[in-house]
Formats: sequence, C-alpha cells, structure tokens
Amino acid sequence: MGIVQRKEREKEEMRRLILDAALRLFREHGYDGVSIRNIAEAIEYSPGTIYLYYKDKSEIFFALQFEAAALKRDHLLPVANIENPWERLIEFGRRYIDFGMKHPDLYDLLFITRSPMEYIENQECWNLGLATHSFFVETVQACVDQRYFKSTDTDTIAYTLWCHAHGLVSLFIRERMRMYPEEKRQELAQKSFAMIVKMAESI
Amino acid sequence: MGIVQRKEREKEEMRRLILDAALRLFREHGYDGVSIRNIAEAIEYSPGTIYLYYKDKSEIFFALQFEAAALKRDHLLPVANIENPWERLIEFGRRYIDFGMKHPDLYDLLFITRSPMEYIENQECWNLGLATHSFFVETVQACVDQRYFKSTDTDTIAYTLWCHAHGLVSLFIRERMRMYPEEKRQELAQKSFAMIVKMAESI
DNA sequence: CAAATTTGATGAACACTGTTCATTAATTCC
DNA sequence: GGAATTAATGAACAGTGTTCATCAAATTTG
Repeated sequence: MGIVQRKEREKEEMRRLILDAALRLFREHGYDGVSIRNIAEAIEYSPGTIYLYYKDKSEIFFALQFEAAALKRDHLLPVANIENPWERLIEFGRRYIDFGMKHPDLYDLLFITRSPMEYIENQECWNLGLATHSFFVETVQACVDQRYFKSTDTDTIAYTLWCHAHGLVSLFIRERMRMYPEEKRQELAQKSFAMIVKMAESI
Repeated sequence: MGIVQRKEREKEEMRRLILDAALRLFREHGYDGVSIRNIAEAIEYSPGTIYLYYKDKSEIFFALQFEAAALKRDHLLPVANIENPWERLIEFGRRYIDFGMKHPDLYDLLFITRSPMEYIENQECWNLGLATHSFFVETVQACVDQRYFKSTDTDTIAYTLWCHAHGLVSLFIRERMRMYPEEKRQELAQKSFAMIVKMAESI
C-alpha cells in the first residue's frame, strides 16, 4: 500500500516544482510581474493545475515567505552558540545584514513587500519571525543585564539597532543609493555597521 | 486670442483632476490595486481619455512621485534657516521622520515602492531628492567642520543616520512592528530618535 | 454666417491577468 | 475487466493596460 505514500511524495514534488519556478520568476519580475500562466508555462503544466496545489496566487507567495523566514532563521541560528552576549549581538547584526544583501528577494518578501499580506495574516511565518525577533531582544537584554550599555531601555536599544540594520538593507536593495557609485555602496554599508557598533558602545 | 490659454488651463485642470483621483485611489488600494478604468470612473471620463493626458499608468505614478518629492522638500525647507548645524541636523531628522509618519503613502512612493521606476528614470524627481540629500550631507559636513563629532567621515555619519531614520519610518509604515502594541510603536519611535541623537553625540 | 479643419472624448477591440469548472484522461480499487 | 477515484486540461468569465477608428464639438477659415 505504498501508493498513498507515493502520491503524497508526488504532490510534494509538484509543490516544490511550483515554488522553485515561482521564486525564480518573482526574483526576476516581481510578484505582480509574474502571472499564474507564466509559472504554469515554466513547469510545463496548464494554468488550472497550479490551483490543484495552491488555492491562489497569494498562497504561493505565503509559502515562499515562510521558506524565506526559515532560511533567515537558519542563517542566524549559529549566532546562538556565541556565549558572550555583546559578541552575539554584533554577529547577529552582521548576519542579519548579510542575509539581506545575499538574498534581497527573500528579504524583500519578509520585510518590504506589501503584495497580499496586508489583511490576511501569514500566521506561521509571522510566528517564525517573532521567534527570531525575540531572540534578538533577549540578546540585547543579556547585554543590558551585563552592563554593556549605560541605558537599560532594552526595547528602545533593540529597536534602534533594528531600524539601522533594516534601513541599511532596504535602502540598498530598493536602489535608493544611486547617488553613490556602485563600489562605494558596499563600503559605506560596512563602515556604517562598524559605526553603529561603536555608537552602541556608548548608549 | 485667449483660447489657447484657456485650453492650456483646461488641460492643466484635467491633469490635476486625474492626479488627485489617482493619489486618492493609490492611497486606498495601492498602485497595482488601481486600474486606469477605476481612475476614469472616479473622474467620470472614459478610460481612453486618461491617455490624452498621460502616456501610460506609470507616468501618472511619476507625476505623483515628483509632487511627493516637492512636498518633502517643502516639509524640510524651514530647517535651512537654523544657523547652528547640530540643531539643524536634529531638526532635519525630526522632520524627515515626521514627513514619513504623516504621509506614509508619499514616503512609500519616494523610498519604498518599486512599481515602475525600476528601469525608467524619473529624472526630475531624482534631482529633487538629490538636492535634499545634498543639503543633508552638507549639514553633517558642517557639524564635522565644527567638531560636533569625533569622527570626520562625513559620508558614513550621514549614511548611518539616514539608515536609522529610513528604517524607522519604513518598518513603521510597512507594518513590521506588529509585535508591539499600537500605542507603544509611536513611543518607541520617539525614544529611538532621542537615542540615536544621543548616540550621534559620541561618534 | 457657413464650410472646413482641428481637437477632445469615446468605447470597442487586443492581448493580457487570476480564477473556476465541465470535460477528459489516467490511475487505483474491487 | 469494470467501476470509482484522481489528476490535468483548457475554455470561459470578468478583470487589466493600452490603442485606435469613429464621432461630435469647438475653432479657424473663407
């Protein structure tokens, strides 16, 4: 009776096929620049078939968003092994920015795109992001506890650092740094990270 | 021979009519959520008429983006009267964030939305933004000249402050602060601004 | 003033979009 | 092998941006 297992596997493969094609196309042309017919054509199936695996276009987007959140968590996970909270915090920041730079499309999906996620909640994805955010705030809290900062306002410190990192990544990937030559942008980003770390030392 | 003037005026009125309707609709439903037919219906004209005044949908977007840039400049303009560069810088930051909070749709248009502006350049709008950005960097330079900072790396200082402000505004208006209760968000934003100012004092 | 010309607005048409669903083909079960 | 279930199809519907021949009104010309 391996049939039901095989069917399950085939269904999973098909969903994988759709997701991979969709991510590639979203990457290249953006959410609105890609049609269900485009995805169907890419995987050599008819448009209607897509709807046997995802109830609509936004559900494909949600699935990708969830994967992005998981990938981001995995990208940040190694940080948890760093004992010293101050070093952990710095490495968290470095890796957060690194993730955004390396996977602009995924970062976009998670923190910038408005597409569908406006009204419907992508609950499981949100929970994943929440966990990562909690870990971040806890790290800041540990720094506060060990007197790495003069201030004891954990939330504001965490939020301020997050603003900087998010601003840095999103200005970068949404092309709002065109006043600086290509090669200067990366350099500025690195120097700015170093600067915010220095600044953080004196909060 | 006032006919040509009247026609010119009528043409301008029609463009105004279209832009006002478009901005209202974009505000409510986003760029992609609004069709040319929606705009046409709102101003009680046929879809084809729109194309007599704007060559395509993206040109309407560009026109709005330009107006947003002008509005932002006007919002920041009073700052130029502040003699002391440090106070000028702080007030610039406050007003920048204030603009983003008060006009999320316009801020979005200028710094987040990707819609068309990807490949085609909105040159005049870009120039306006560039001028504002130059003014900002010059203010930082003035602070550097007068030894308000230990660091002399004007570009990195300016960029770091911009990252924070942009991150703050864009996290806010793209609803990525839902882990904090409604009333806490505004408070966090204010505290964070105060904190970055304090931090800046010790760069 | 009437005729000719220019202008402004129209809405049908084209190729596209997301989505649904009756029909068909393949597979599984008995 | 025949019945029942499942998977895939592609036509159809209502929407999209955009174009364009057509028509009516306004303007210019004779």
